Amino acid sequence: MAATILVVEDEPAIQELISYNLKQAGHQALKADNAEQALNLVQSALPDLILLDWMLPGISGVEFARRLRSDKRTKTIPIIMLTARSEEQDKLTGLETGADDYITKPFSPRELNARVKAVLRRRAPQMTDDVVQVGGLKLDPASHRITGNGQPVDLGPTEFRLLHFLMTHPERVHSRTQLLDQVWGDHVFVEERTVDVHIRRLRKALEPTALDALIQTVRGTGYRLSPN
Amino acid sequence: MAATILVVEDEPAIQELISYNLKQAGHQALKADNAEQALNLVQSALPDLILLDWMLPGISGVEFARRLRSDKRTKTIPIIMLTARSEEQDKLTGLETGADDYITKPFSPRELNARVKAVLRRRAPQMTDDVVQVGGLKLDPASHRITGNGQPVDLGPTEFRLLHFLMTHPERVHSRTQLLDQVWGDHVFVEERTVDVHIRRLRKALEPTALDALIQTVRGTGYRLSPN
DNA sequence: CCCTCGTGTCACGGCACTGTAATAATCGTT
DNA sequence: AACGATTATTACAGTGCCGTGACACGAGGG
Repeated sequence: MAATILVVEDEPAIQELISYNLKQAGHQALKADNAEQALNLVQSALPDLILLDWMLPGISGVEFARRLRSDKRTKTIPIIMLTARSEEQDKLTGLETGADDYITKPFSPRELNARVKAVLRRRAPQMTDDVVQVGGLKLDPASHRITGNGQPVDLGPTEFRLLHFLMTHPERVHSRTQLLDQVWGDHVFVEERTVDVHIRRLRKALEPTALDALIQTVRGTGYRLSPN
Repeated sequence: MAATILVVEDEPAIQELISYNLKQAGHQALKADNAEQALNLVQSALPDLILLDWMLPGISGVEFARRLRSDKRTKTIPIIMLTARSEEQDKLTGLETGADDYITKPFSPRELNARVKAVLRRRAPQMTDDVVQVGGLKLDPASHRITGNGQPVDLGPTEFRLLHFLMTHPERVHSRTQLLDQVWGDHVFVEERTVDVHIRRLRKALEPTALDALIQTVRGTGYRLSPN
């Protein structure tokens, strides 16, 4: 868990309710009353997920979602739409604009949490605290522990996040740029070559368990984690 | 267990039944016939949990819940709603106001106790009076006593709560923010680094028993309690 | 009134971590 | 085999995080 979630909702009571529940679930909640305010927030820091009311004063939720989807920087952010029951027929339209899921009001905190978790699991598995296991490697985000073939492995913060991301997206080549975006964050200015160094450090830390072979170099493209 | 529970219910028979059962289960029961009376009680002493009838004369249960949620001092108190079967369709609305759980009348004492226990455990496991034991450490909330490998350990109030929380959530990294929310309360404004100092004091107090090793630092993330 | 205890904040210092550059090694291509 | 391009590896200096001791403040109690 522990994702940053932006709540865009004009009704204060519901907004408060939602952020309260998110906080209880261990997330950090950003709040916005309307689309303009939300856009500003998104400028400065990208949230991991956006809860978006369908009906908003000024720019509507749909329109806001469309804009997010058209901007390269924000197009991959998962969106959950909030809609009133009476607008149920608009569900399809909502999903068409690229929402990942929708919730109809009134909803229970349990449902909210379940859907948030589900979407995060699908779109940003490295944000959840599910235990990940690949090959002989096991990583537990909650306890922040890693074992390779049963032996404990210890990593610095960056290597930890890097490995976590790779393990949640295995069998897939990631360019250095992608890794920088996903592991370092999108507002960071860092040389691409730096990724090499951290890959190196990660491999070195895994050497004692012979699991460094999981991290493969794809020349001209990037890196991949694979049990083969 | 041994929580202080406020029962807000206008029907005397049901109120009596509930408080009797709560007392049987070892809790202390406060009684209120209506929301106004309940608000007064809450002013003087915060209960650990509130059982709230949906239908109340005067201020309704929903409205009362909303007020509790809007006040900083009371927003974290768990609420269980009581509703008649016929009001079942309002469940969602009930949960929307931030209730933690829901019981439909008529209910069995067993169900009541189970839900109360579940909510208390979910919301604040460190609120219960169960003796906690991790590694060679034993903490007894009821007698407010701690022993490390048999030897008594004494702590200040804050260190006690901190240790209690850590022991009830072991094998898990907690950020300074999470610890502040959980141990200090989310209405307090305190520097994050203050957590370090209390961790230090806690470690120092545990040193004589060599159990200070249980409290581990996870650089860049927070602290963890673990028997390893 | 003073003393003690508990608490929160600060400042200093050490050290782990990070990013970069320089150099060595490797790969693919001709 | 040789060359350019790409990646591996190492070293190093700067940075930021954390541990630690000191201190001020306030609440209670003697």
